[in-house]
Amino acid sequence: MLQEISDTNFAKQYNPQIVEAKIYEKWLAKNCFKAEDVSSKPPFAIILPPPNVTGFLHLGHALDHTIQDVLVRWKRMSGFNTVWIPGTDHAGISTQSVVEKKLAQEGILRTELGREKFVAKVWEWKEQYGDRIVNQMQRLGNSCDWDRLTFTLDEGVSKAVRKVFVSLYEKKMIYRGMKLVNWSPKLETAISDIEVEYKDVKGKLYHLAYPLEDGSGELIVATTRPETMLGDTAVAVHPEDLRYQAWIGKMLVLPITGRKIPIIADNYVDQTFGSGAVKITPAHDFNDYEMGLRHNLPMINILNTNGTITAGYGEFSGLKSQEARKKIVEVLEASAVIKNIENHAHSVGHCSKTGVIAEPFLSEQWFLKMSELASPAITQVENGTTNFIPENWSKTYMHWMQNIQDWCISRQLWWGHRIPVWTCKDCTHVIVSEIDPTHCSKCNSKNIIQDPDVLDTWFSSALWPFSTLGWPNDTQALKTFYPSDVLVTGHDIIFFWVARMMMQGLEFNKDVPFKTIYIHGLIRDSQGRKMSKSLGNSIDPVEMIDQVGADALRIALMSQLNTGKDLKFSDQRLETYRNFMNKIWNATRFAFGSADLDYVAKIDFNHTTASANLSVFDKWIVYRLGEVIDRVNDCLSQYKFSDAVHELYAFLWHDFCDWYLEFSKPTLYATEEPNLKQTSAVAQNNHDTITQRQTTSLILFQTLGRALKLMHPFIPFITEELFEKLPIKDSEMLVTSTYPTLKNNQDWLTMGHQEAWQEVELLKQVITALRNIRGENSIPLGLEIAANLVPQDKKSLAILTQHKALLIKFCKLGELSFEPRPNLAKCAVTPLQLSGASVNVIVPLEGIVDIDEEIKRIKKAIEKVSKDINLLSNKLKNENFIKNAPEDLVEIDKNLLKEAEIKFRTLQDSLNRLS
RNA sequence: AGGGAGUUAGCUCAGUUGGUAGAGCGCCACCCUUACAAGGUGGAUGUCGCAGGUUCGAAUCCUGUACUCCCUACCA
Repeated sequence: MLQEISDTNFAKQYNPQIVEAKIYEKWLAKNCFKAEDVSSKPPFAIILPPPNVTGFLHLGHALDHTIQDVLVRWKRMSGFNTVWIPGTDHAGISTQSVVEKKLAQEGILRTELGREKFVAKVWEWKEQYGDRIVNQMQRLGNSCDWDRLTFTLDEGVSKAVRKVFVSLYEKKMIYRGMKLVNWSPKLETAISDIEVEYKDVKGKLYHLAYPLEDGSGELIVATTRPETMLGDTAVAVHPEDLRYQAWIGKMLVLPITGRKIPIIADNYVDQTFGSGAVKITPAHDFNDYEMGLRHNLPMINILNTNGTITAGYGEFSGLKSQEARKKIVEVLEASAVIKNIENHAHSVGHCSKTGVIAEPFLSEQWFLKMSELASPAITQVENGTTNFIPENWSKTYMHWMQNIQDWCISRQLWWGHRIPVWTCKDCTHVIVSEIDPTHCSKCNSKNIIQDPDVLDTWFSSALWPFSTLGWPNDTQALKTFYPSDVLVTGHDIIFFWVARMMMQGLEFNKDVPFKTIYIHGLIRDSQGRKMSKSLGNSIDPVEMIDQVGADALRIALMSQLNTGKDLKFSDQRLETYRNFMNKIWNATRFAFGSADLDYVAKIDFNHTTASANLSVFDKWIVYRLGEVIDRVNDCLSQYKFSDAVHELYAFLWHDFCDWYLEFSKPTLYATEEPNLKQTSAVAQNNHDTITQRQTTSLILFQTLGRALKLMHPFIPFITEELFEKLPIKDSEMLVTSTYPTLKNNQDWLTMGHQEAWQEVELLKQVITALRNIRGENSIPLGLEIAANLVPQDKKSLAILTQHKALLIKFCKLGELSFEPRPNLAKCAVTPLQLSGASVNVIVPLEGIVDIDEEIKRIKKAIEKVSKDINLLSNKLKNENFIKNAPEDLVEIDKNLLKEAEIKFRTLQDSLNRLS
């Protein structure tokens, strides 16, 4: 009985909206993502790079998370005790600046609120928005073990942070020092290099004249930041610059301040730039700072923490640097110190959180010595304990590790891990402790105060691979899941995060934190630009999920992911895979509508049908599925995600839907019309028809079930939904069922045969040839044509004869014969050659169509085959080719030539008859 | 400036150890054929950036070169 398929569960179009939420609930309810700390299964662990707790998911996260989820789901189904640990980051500077801005809008200043109240406000903010990003991750389908959700300010993680800090401090690897750092005058904190954004700015180049102390002349220096002259402590020239040989060592008088500064010589100076003399401000420029250290120059800080000029500079004091610049230029112009002003474009670092110009600022900070930590981390990558995929990124990693600088770990923020250092007000004793001290350990005074700074966010991130597993406690989770298997992240944070995790993992757990580092590209827009809020080209993945569903988004992303290169996102691709979801949906819908469900429901998912009862199409699709199972597992184990997607797409759409379902239709529809003429060739009597229908129904669902399993890691929602509906399966839930492999499908796959593949291939080609003749000659589908198929070998004849009814139906034939005909005039001819088999496809055109189109078609075919003949015969004439090429290749080419020549003659004959 | 990567169909990209160039989208034509028009069938499209070299044979290996992009640094 043909089933009614207007069931609302099987709408004509797949609607992810009603499916996805329901399925995710079910996964959670059944604890499908839960990992065991103790298990007999081998472990597989991935730690999620924690996104900003109050942030939004962006498309980059969607890519990053989908890769992890694909791996996790694949491994979970492959029998591993799989854990994917989710977490969120407090994102110190980011979150603090957002909340600060928000409060400012309400007229509340952070500084007025005070530390304690402000931090409380941030916690409120976190409580309000903390769930949002988790919800977004769930919309995407992330199969994380949510019971293990960790926040970087959780008690356990905080304990880990303290322990690490104290330990490194005691090893004298953490020290306090006065250095030049990037500074945000708005946030009044040191910021990391990653938080500095360089932008091209149209500025001016000011040429200033500094007079010599002895009055014998003046030296012109060029600067883009004239206000920094207040802090100049030297002017430098190149030691080999002939113009200035006599000047080196002399003293200049700094205008305005009247301070005396020396002329020094340094190789850093570019003789060709400006006047070849450069003013040196060690406290406000990184190069000048280095030079200052080299020449032992005084470092004069002229800025307050908020970026204004310090006291003692008269009318300039208290001005912001831009205002100070204006004022100083006025003064210098009036006194003719400025000789010239020209336009000058240069790039200027800005604070990425607030947009203000970042100032190099001399301040006292905490630093972590890196060289000792770096060396084992270098070794472990060199010897392959941890390897990068793609391998190339190890170069980037090495380059940074080998040139590593000490890390400024302190931030003048309130939101974050407070530095566990206290100073005794009475005896200046410094206490560094894991637990908050109540009194000075030296003088017992209770008058102790904690360092006001917090740690750089990346400090806690660096501990993530083990702090999430309970370290410093000696937990079972740590034993089972450390080191984790794969770290998945973008190449933009190899330095800031990956390298630091490597170092801390090795330092505190004596083992690498992960065995494989999979680096993916960054997502760009369709024009190749970075996605950013300011460009307005960033895409909210949740918006896309609303439109096309999470599955379509996930598989679209994965289809584009191959080499670790950056990828351009296009919504065309999204549509392609939205359609693909619909195709899968409808293929299943067809199966339900056409197969013998009552029969299928009684049979086992792994039941193997005897070969005699299988149609060649059944054998063929099983054979193809075997190939796909093998390739997809292979692709996944090599992180070739796009290859896996293309393999699955081609199988499901082209093999399964385009051919297998179409081939199966006559059989599946057979009981509906038992007297249908076509079925008589397939089955001799009604009994056989029913048996064949049952068998095909079974293979249909067995194949579909396995295909759903194979696709599940990429498109978890729709596959779970459809799997749930299947009349047969080997597991209640797809997510926790077994991923197909050649091994676990060994018996079932014996139903497939290579010969079946060849047979079906022949039929496909004959059908395609007939369709081509029809199409190219514009023969309408309503017009039945006569076809004469002339096989050149017995095997082909047998195959074609057996499938006569099917060929008639597929190609809308009025008549089909297999005997060669004497009169071939006015016929369309297509000679087919494929591995041993050979068939001439002939369609009489007399009285049906104008033969001009056919002449065109044949000429085109002749042209093509002539090219082949030329190429092959030239190749085979070449003695060196015969001599050097492998024998089998020469043999293949000889056969190809033979076939091409036969083809050519047949086509030429037919052309002669036509014209 | 140093390091890395790319250049293949109109677009986005595949192309494993050298052996007659592939996919998806788009395009053209014809079809509402009882799973799907988010569909079906057929078709067109490439001097593989350029120039050399190695080889019987190069998109693939080597050298040079042009252009693009990314990272780090710098831009007085």
